[in-house]
Amino acid sequence: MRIGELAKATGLSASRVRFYEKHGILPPPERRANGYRDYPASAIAILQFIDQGQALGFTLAELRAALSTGDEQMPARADMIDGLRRKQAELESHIETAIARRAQIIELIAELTSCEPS
Amino acid sequence: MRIGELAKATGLSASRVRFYEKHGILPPPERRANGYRDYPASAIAILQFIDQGQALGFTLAELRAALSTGDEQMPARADMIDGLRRKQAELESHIETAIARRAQIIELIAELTSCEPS
DNA sequence: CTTGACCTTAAACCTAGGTCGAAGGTTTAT
DNA sequence: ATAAACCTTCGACCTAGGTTTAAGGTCAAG
Repeated sequence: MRIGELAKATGLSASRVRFYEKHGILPPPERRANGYRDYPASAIAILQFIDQGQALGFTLAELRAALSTGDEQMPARADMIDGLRRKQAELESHIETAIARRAQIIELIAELTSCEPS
Repeated sequence: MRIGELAKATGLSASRVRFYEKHGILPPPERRANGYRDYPASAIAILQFIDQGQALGFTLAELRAALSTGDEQMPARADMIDGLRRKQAELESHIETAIARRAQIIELIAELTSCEPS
């Protein structure tokens, strides 16, 4: 599978795929005689994992760590669970902060709309 | 008031204050004979407004717009309210997304901790 | 009179997560 | 045979919101 096909299969851009490889997140694939990258089908799953991880708020550094500590193909379970718990805690506080901000904004709107309507 | 005093009074760094001025968010102050910036006391309130705005999730571009449309000193009320409503809507969807992510993470943790505990 | 704390500027650097372009090689279709 | 659509690398660029550094001017105290 060439990089363009992989890109289409995952919905990522080819440059993103190269970027992940350059930064040690996606393992470098075999090369064809002409120098083209030749991906195994499993690359799709890895990229989907990365993309989902990003959507869940993991940084690329975290994803690299998760993917590199795996014995074979899958990231080590214990490390994943640790990472997930940390992320959960982060999200909890993030949500709280956002809710507090919303309350502040609502309050500000109320102040501005109620008093001294010039 | 020199920039260092203003920085101390607001808790911001002097470089941040210069940065805001350079980017058209904080109006440039008078200069003393020696070239030092000389701030009026009102600069404190403006910087606090900016800092709070940042904490509420406004970008500097939004804050610049809000501060520049003001007739005299205070940002125009209508623009502020519009901005606040947009921010509120953004925050609502942001909070929803974060909550959905948390649910996904919790589910993932459950999957990983329950099945095939190698 | 000199030391140290303060101020000035412009430009370079930083993180994160990429995108874009140049310059060139390859493959496929017509 | 030639054009379109791939692929390669490398380095520059982008956003956002700043910090750091270099090179220098100023001010108050001892």
